Amino acid sequence: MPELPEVETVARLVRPHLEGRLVRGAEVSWPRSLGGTDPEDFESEVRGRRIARVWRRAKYIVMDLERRGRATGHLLIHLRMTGRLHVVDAGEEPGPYERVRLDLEGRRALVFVDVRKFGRFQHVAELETILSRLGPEPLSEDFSPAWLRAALRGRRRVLKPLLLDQSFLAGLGNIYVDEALFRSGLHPLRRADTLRPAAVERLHGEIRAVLAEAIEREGSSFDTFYRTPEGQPGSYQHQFQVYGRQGRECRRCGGRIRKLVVAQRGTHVCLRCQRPPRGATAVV
DNA sequence: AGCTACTCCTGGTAGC
DNA sequence: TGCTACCAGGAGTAGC
Repeated sequence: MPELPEVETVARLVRPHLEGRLVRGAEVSWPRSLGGTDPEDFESEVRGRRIARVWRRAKYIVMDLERRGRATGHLLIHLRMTGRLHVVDAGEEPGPYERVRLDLEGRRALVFVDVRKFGRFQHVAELETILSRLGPEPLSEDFSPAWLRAALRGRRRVLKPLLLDQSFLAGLGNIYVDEALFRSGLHPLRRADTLRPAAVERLHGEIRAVLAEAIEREGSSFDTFYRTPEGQPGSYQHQFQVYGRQGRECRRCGGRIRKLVVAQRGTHVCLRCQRPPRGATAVV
């Protein structure tokens, strides 16, 4: 599912096709994708605007809009489970799952495709309301070992749901949390305030490493959903140590990868490499 | 504070 | 083969 590395890949690949382009109009085939804005209002907010800059914050793709060189709001796109962005020729017929289309100058179009309709393609006047709720970017300097040590101190929460909480740390999802915890040798049910400094250091490093490696491979594509805007799959799924590998051998110790449920999420662990805390149960 | 449950959705698949 | 039931899950929200 699109997490930070996939969203980063999408932003990088659509950027050169979008920055500097004028939006001529919009077609909305699934209004709820707009996140509550009336389609007519949406169109009047984007028509005649230029896409000045395309960037990423957490799992959001942000497009800054301008009119006559002055800032006039933003597109805020969240792919959730199955959202995709494509830049296509204006003449291309909409597929069955197309939800929003922006007509661009130069007979091009930006298309938002989303099978399960969880994604959002919103116009917002102000980014702060939404982005200020997010924790630090894991690949930025704000996310330092010292920050993580302080953030975990006194936290009684269980590690996995804490790392999935976007207001704690922004950008991780189910896959990369499982991978980072495995690489850190930490069980997902460990309580945050039980980690020794060395374990915090390791967790910090592995979160960064797994994200950086996944970006390098243009994200993970293990089903038909996530594709780059060029239609190519990413290749990080081949590097998975635990995610989706239940029943198979741990690449590190040869033990069997188990699947548990933690915080209502499928959770993949090697119980030899990730010692369960006392009282941990729920092995499926 | 921090947990669970529920909601939004639909394609794929397990089970019969 | 053809049907149904269930599963995947990011994030917001409600309720305890």
